[in-house]
Amino acid sequence: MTLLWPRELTGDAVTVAPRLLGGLVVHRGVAVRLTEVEAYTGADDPASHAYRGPTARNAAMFGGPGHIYVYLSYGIHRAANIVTAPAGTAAGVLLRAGEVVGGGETARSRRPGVPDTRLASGPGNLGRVLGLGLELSGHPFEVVPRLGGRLADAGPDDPHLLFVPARPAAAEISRGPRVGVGAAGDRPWRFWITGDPTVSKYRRGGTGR
DNA sequence: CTTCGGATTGGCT
DNA sequence: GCCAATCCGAAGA
Repeated sequence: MTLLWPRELTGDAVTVAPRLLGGLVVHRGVAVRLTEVEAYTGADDPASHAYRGPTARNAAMFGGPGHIYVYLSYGIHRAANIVTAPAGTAAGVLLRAGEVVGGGETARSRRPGVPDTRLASGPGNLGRVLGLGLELSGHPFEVVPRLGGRLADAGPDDPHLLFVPARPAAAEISRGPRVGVGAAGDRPWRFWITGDPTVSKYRRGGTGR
């Protein structure tokens, strides 16, 4: 069963970001429960890839809510956003960290020697564990109410992109400045599950303030 | 065309 | 705390 992209996960990225926490992202045989996310908007956000308008690279950010935007970070890592803005406008939520809750064997094979709590800690690591590729950018998430047997059926090569929404308790959510961004780095648009061991280590950006 | 540096990470001082 | 890895968009000559 597939649902429409939820209304409460559509619109302003700063509002939507904390609501994504606890949700499951599933791809290529691995399921990750989101524990840390970061909001990016468009023309008003100097740190956003969409700041200067649409380009070939960021086109997916303008593709409408429930789509994925994957980009190459530092020439090495693949990082993913969930797009929240209506088609034609840009806003997205960067998936910064999560807990591997399914497909552990596959996840560990993609990051050998890494402790379980660190498997998807950081946007690049999360992308690696899920086996994300740039060709995925612009594709829609399939929303399913429960994971059910979907993961068991899926092998490490299953290209389906699934999202299972959750209902995080507001009391368990912390908020702070974004990680590693220069411009507008002080905007408190990073959200994480308080005390969760899979949350990435904070690093200050270069030219913030 | 050339140069600069980033929504990162892991390793080393 | 510092730095290299490695690609590409943006900006400058």
